[in-house]
This record gives sequence, structure tokens and C-alpha cells, in this order.
Amino acid sequence: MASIALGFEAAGIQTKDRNVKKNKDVPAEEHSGPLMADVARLAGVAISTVSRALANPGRVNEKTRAKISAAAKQLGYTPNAMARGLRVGKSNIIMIILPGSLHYGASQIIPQILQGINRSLSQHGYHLMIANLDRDETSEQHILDLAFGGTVRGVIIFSSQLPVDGNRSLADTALPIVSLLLDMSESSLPSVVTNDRQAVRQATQELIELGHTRFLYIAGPTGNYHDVERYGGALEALREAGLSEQHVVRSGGAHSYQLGFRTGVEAADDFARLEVKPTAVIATSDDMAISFMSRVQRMGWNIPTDLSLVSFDGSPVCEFSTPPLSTIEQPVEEMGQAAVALLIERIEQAHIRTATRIVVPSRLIRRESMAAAKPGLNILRS
Amino acid sequence: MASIALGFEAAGIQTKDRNVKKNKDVPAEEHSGPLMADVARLAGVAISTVSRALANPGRVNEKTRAKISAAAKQLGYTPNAMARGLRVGKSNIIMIILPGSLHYGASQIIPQILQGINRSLSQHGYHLMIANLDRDETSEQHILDLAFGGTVRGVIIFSSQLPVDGNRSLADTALPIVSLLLDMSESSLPSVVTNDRQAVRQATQELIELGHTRFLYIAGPTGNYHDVERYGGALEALREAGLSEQHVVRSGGAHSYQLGFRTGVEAADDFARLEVKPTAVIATSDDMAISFMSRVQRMGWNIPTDLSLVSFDGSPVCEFSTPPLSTIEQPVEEMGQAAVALLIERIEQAHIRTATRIVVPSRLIRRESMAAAKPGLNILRS
DNA sequence: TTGTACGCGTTATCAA
DNA sequence: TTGATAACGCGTACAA
Repeated sequence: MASIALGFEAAGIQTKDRNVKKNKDVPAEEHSGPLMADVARLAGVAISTVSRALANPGRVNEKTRAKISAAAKQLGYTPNAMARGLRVGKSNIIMIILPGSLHYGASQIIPQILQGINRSLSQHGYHLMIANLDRDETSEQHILDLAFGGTVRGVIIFSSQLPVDGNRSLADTALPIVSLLLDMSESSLPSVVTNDRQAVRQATQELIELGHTRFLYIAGPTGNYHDVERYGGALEALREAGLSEQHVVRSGGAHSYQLGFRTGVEAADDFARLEVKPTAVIATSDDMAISFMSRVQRMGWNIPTDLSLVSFDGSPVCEFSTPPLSTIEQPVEEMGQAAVALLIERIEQAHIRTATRIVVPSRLIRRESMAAAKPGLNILRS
Repeated sequence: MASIALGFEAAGIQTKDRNVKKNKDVPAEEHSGPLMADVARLAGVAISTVSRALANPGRVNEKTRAKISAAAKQLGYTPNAMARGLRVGKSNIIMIILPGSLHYGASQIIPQILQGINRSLSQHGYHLMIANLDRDETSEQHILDLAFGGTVRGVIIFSSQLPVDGNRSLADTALPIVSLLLDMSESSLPSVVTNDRQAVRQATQELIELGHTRFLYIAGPTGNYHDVERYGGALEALREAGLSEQHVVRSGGAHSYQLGFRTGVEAADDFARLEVKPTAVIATSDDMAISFMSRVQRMGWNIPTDLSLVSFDGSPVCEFSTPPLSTIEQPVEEMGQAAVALLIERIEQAHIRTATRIVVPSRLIRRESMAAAKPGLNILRS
């Protein structure tokens, strides 16, 4: 016991002498921290006992366990993750694949997602590695190296494409994969999504209740999952109200969501050119709504008097535009948590193979940008 | 050669039989991809030759190299990163430590930083792992486990505190560490920063040239590095112009940058209470400026007629506020690249030990929120 | 309950 | 230029 109270060096433990006794084939001395063998020596037990004491504290005598953990603490021992990983054939690193360009303007979904996911993962003892899926070959190779090289234990994918390179495809991995925000459950990937369609439908319904009958829809990239869902939701609401598809004008569709500001600016120009002006605008991202509003206000229109506006994302900044913007807030934190839960379930119970879809509902935040339609205008158009 | 043209299974290579011949102590069959031994067998060479061919292609006969890489490709072989890492005592994972709460409102610095860093790292063959430094013990432990457990090879820190837990402190690591955005070069950490001080000084100078002599400064958390620098810059400009410290009123200081919107709202209230109104406002984040502007506009002040406004961060959304906001854009991408360059230099040439400081200049984007001071008011106050 | 011995998949040394 | 072999640090089946 006395020796345990002593310092690392003072205890006569020569950590370094493991490099002396076999003076051949010594790799670069990078890590060089105390080893399990050092802990064992200091505690006066075998290495395997140390291993057990640290991993299965129950399967070792309480007294020796205490001795060992004291020794470990004294030495500042940290187990080598790669050695453990190699031995058990697992790692505790989760990879999240992000779309190439992260620049989402006002929206904070990416950092929020990372935050939420990382927090959940930490609680379960996992770490988060990020990978960017640019559309070049190198980045796909990197991702596949990570997946097939045993570095990562599971994947959260936040992008539509599964990376492929030569023979290798992420789809062929034995690794658990969960799709986030994008519903890929039909490709048998468990997915965590929000109810884009229903949220837009509800927002449209509210606009209709406010007397609006002519809409401008500012679209995301044509064919994109989110855009299809959101536009579909708007159309559903129109149909329910007995309004034909003629009552909505589409703008946008040419740019990715990353170029939302530009899309909004162009939509404002489209709006200016319309002979029959809509009285309500549904933008599929806050960026679009913000730049659109900025431009149409400059052109002389008043929001919400002339034009109501609602958008998607729930960016905090929407509260401070003039007027404050109504927006559909995505439950980013919860989605991240759900994705992690799904993933960990698959990791720890490998037999689960059925595709799952978890829907975490979005929430409309009503602000001043939504108001009753100008009576005159709508009567004119009906 | 014929066999190389065959498929993996068809070539008679029984990958699995390595589990048969020694039927004891078989770890969980997680990875189970082709091994270097499989490649060697298919190519008809020794394992060590495969290793060389893949790592040092120069030191092996071109003909065998081709044979080996063909076999590797055919099998879809990916080297096991943990085995390699264990052997060479290095990993190729870089950890970035982010502050606990990432929610920065309109600013996009975090995703931009991650993007820039990840891109640079990928080019050098490294991967990025993120760690959140919440102020709880667990997150510090996680970070230290990563650092001392050999998982990571270097650290980029984007937070003021170095994690500590018991005996262990990140400061004691042999790992290369680079500080980003925060100047920690005096604590002998190489740092990549921007010229906060000078950028604010320049912006203040421009305001003075526009005739402004009374300022409201909306502060970040009191004592924070960025705030000290930025406020210092403002004061320097005042002094140069022969204006005393009396000419600037401070607001804020109570909240972190994450609560920038709130800080701005409170600053608007402070502004309303002031008997002598400043004619120019310097906000230390875009969030503060945005919410401040929203509130004072609602109170009836006009920007920029009554009040000029400039802020810090360069959020894209500033272009679309009404009026468009002048803001100091931080060169986030370049800073990330510089940090990576610094880090990799330290990794690959371990002897470098002098602290370095790289300053990447910020750039003022002038927009309509900055205009000439109302002549009357300033004459009144001079 | 503890110790011995072996192997995880790779790289590096040495000899051929 | 290539092949046999010994580590890297840890976990685990088995014997004690």
C-alpha cells in the first residue's frame, strides 16, 4: 500500500524500460504514456487482472480492484483505444456524413444537429467523426476507408447519396446506418425525419383560413425529397379547400438550399413580374424568405399587409426580422437524439434488420408575417 | 494471372477459414472484410510484401506491385486502421474541441470552420473528430481519453479552457495542439486568430470620419478575449481622434455570445434610457446588431438616419436585413486552413516547439447601416 | 478469484 | 527485391 502512495517515478516503476529490454523493432515513441503493464506492476497483479478490473469491475475482488484503480489513477493511466479496438474488433466512433457544402445561411440546423448527436453519443460512450461528402472521388474514398477499415462503428448519413468507389459501396457495409432528415426507409435504411408535408399543409391551411387563395411557392432544388414533400403538403391543403393547382405559382427550383438567399432574390423578381399577384408566400427555407422579403419590401410591398409569408427551418433570426417571420421549426435536437438511439440499438442488437422510420413533428411558429389577406384583392381574383 | 481475374470466392480464397483453423478465442466477427493475408494469398506473395507494396510502392518490384494492387482491388481490400495505428503508434484523426453550446444565432462560423478544417485535413489524409467541451466532468474525461488513449494525433482547440481531470490535463499531452480564434500563444499554444482589435479600430475610424462622436458599444461577455480586443480597438480609434473614453457607452457584458440576440434586445432598452443618444453603434456580434436594430426601429428610430450600426461576424444574412448591415467578416475558411497547416507541421516535424501566432485579417463589409451622422445632433453634443 | 498464453491485423526488422 | 517473424497494447479462454 505504501508504494501506491508514492509518485509514478518514485515508486520505482520504470515505464521506459519496456523499450530497453527489447531494443529492436521499436516504433516511433509517440504515445509513451503508462501501459496496463505499468499499472499491473504498481498494483502487484497480472496484466489480465488489471484488464478485468477496468472492464468488468464486478468480476474481481473488491480489494484488488481498489488497489488497481488507485494505481491506474496514480499513473494517470488511459487505455489505448486502438489496441482495445483491434482486440475486440469494434471501435466506438460514429461517423456522420454531411453534404458537401454546409453553408446554410441563417439556418442553424447543421451545428444543432451535430450538437444534439454528439451529446447523445457521448452519453453512450461513443465519439463523433465528421465526413464531408463532396462530389469528388477522394472524399468518397475517405469515407469508405473509414467504413471498411474498421475505424467507425456506425454511420449517420445526412445526404442523399451513399458513397461508392470501385467495388466498394457503403451500402455493402455490415455497419449500422441511419439516415437523418431524408426518408430513405424505402431503401431499407432506418430514417429519422420530420413531417415536412404535414407541416406545410398546416401552414397553408392557416393561410387559407386567413383568406388567402393565391400563393407563391418558393421551391428548393427540383426533385429534392424535402421539396417534393413540402410542395405536396401545400397542394393537399389547396385541394382540401377546393382550390385548384392554378392557385399556386412556383418559383425557384434551380438552386440548392445552400443558395437560398439567391433563390429568394430571384423569387422576388418573379413576383414582380406576375400580373396576378399572390397574397401569400410559402418559402421552403428561411434564407429564401429573408432575402425575398428584403427585396419585395424594397420594391414597395408591405408585409404582411400586401403579402403574408411563412417559411421553413425555424432560424432564430426570424424573430428579429421586420416584421418577424413565421417559420416552421424543425426539432433538430430531438431528431439527432432519435437517430442516435436508432443507431445504438442496431449496434448493440445486431439482429434488428427491419427498416424503421421515426417522424419527429415540426412546429409552426406564428409571427407577424402571417396576416389576413387584403379583402379587395381576393374578391377580385376569385 | 488467371486467378486474379476471378472473383473473390471463385478464386478459392476462403477468407473465413482463418476463423476455423484456430477455433478458440475468436472475437466478435464484426469487421470480417478481406485481410492483407487474403490479398497476399491471391497475389501469391508474402504478407509483408503486400504491406510494402501498399505503403511504400517504390520499394517493391513494379510487376509484383501491380499484381498486388490488382488483387487488393479485386477483393475490395481496405487496410484496418486500428491495426496499423496500433503498430505504428499513430492515428490519423484530429480532434477539434468546440465550446459547449454551439448555438450562435445568425453567424455561421462553426459550420464554416468545420468545413474549412475538414477539407484541409482530408487533403492531408487526416480525419476530423469533434468533441464538445461542456462544463461537465464527463465531457472533459471523454476528451482526455481521446487524447491520452492514442485515438487522436493532434488537437485544434476552439475554446478557452484546456480540459483537466484528476492527474490528467490536456496541457501535458505530447500531442500537437493549435488554438483557433483565441490567442493562446502566451500559454505557448500556437494560435490562429483574426485581428479583432484592428478591425474594430478601422470600423470605428470610418464612423468617426462619417462625423460620429458618440458611440454605443454592445459588449460580449466581460473579460472575454474577443471583447477585450474589440473594445480596445474602439478605444484606440477614439483616442486617435482626440475623443475621450466618455464618448462611448458600454452595454451588454452579461451574456455569452450564444445569447447575442438577447444582448441586443437589452442594449436597445439601454439605448432608449440614455439621455444623450449615441449616433453610432458598434455591436460585437451580428446577432446583437440584428436584434438591437429590430427593437430600436420598432421604437421609432431610423437606421442609418438616426443611428449608424456596424457589427462583427460577417453573417450572410446581414445583406438582407433592412437596411443591410455593415459587418466585419471573419476569414473563417482561411483560418481553418492555417490552423491545419500549423498542426500538420507540428505533427510531421516534432521538433518545432516555438509558439506561433498567425493573424488572418478580417474585412469590413460596408453596407447601408453605416452613414453620415446627423449634423445637428453632433453639434449639439460636441 | 487470479495468472498464463495467445491472437486481433498490421508494420518493421532482419536475413535470404 | 522478397519472406519469415516479432512486436504494437489489450482482452479473453483456460488453467491454476
